[in-house]
Amino acid sequence: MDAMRPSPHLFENMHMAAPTIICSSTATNAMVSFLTMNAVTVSCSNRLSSKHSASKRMMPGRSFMVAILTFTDGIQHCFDMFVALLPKGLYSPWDFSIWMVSIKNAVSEKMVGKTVQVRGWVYRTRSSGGIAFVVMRDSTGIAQVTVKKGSVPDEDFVSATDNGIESSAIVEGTVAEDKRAPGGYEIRASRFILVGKAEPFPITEYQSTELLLDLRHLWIRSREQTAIMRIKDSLLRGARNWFHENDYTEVTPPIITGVAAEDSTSLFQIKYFDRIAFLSQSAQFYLESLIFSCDKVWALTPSFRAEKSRTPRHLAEFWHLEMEAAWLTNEENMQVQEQMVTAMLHNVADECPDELAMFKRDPAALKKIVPPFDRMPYGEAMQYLQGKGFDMSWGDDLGAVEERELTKDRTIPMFVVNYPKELKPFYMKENPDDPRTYKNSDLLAPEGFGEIIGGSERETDNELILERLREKGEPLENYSWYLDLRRYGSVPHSGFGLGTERIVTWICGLDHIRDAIPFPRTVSRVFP
RNA sequence: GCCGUCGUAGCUCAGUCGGUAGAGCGUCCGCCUGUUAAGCGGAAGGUCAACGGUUCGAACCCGUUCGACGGCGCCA
Repeated sequence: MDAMRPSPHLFENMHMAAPTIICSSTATNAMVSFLTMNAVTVSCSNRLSSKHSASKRMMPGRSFMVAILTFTDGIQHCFDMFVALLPKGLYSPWDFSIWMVSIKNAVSEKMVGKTVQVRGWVYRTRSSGGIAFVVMRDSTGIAQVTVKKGSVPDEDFVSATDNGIESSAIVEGTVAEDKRAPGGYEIRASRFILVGKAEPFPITEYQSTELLLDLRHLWIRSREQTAIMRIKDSLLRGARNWFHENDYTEVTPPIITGVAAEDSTSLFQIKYFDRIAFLSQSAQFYLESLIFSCDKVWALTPSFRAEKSRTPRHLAEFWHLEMEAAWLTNEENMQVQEQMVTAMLHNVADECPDELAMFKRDPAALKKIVPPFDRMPYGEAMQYLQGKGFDMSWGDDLGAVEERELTKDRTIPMFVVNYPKELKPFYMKENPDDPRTYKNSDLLAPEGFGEIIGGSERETDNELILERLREKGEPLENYSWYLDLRRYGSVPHSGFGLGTERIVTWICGLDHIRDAIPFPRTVSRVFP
């Protein structure tokens, strides 16, 4: 059984207590219970190690990838029991005689000369009679696996040469430094076990937008799409952490609703039992209700817009990050926005330098984005654009072209504040310094990108709200509960909504917002 | 809602003046023990988006429909 015991010096630079057992598996409830009962500490050895505490990821039923299990005592006994708990049929005894590592960890200096096992998918295959070069990928990276005839069982050599792109496989081999290998390291295989042989993969090196959208469920395996998802994950964690640290309560507003938050935007209608309801286009009204108990709230929910938009900035379904707080002025609202956005950007700069590099985005440059952001009144923006030759006057909206002009030479986001009332929805608070305008702001991302946040102080005077609703011909009964909020202990309050996919699109420099979400919903796309 | 572009092999595309279908990649078969989007030899693979019209003859010209993509507006 000594062969099954990992050599203790392998992870010596990872500050792990010896003895350790390394395995890769999917955690089952039984396994997690076992680990807990035996006071086993668990750490992840892949890229998650520095960013996530293993305890958070080891909740019952959650999966984990590569774990280092440090048993407090009785290692062999624990190991045997642990193996007995593993899902049947997935593991053969030799699975545990070598080091199961992520591909990124496998092809590295510290593993040279070590025998490793990696699991992943075939990225590319080249074979030449007696030798095959199989580039494998997993969630952490890619590595060339060299498979020589005679160095592996015959059936393994067949597997290495006769598979398709995206076949899944388990590879065992020795890590070697080799200048001829992409990246400088390769795995010289002693086993190559095909787990799931892939049919000819429909995505080849020539790809059209249309094909990639039709095969979205397969295209999201690409390295670029994977990096985008990681960046989105990191940006959202940055926001969530910021809200938590600043005493905001995360709340869960409804998705099905009976009222339009912004009259101008069309809603998706759904059949709701024996009547009609709508998919929410904003949680704002519900968040406004919740500030009376929670004071400062935020939510991340899908929002739906039935506009037949055909632009690189719009989705029919997007993830809306919204915040609302009592006693908050619009100036304070903007301070929240610039601090939260900064937290998002700094978090992704810390967590995702490799992913950002794929999009030529410099983490150090993101770190230079700090509050305060410029605040430019609408009137001033108008004058600036007129000076640039734009033929427009007071009351004209800032469209994509105008926002591009305002931000193209900037590296830090900017606010445009106090828009004319006719351009914005009824619930905003009148600006006492210029009653033609509201106390509102749009946050424009730099580099010509444009709007990522819209926010405002909210109107608290029901008479003014009713007047505006009547002007727009809105059925007042839809707003009865919203008006109630002003009847029982109304307070000044403000909030905003951020388009999650918009900030991802900006940070990654994407051509189109649909790549900022795994399964984009647009006017022409609901499949896959 | 408005403006524009495009539908030819599994994929990316070419197809001249209207004369009956081409390439590369992929796939399949064979060769090759250091490939880097490997290479070499061979093979299979098409209702030219659909429908209608003009013509002796249509992938090509005309019309309609469908689908997709690009831009504007709406917004986040």
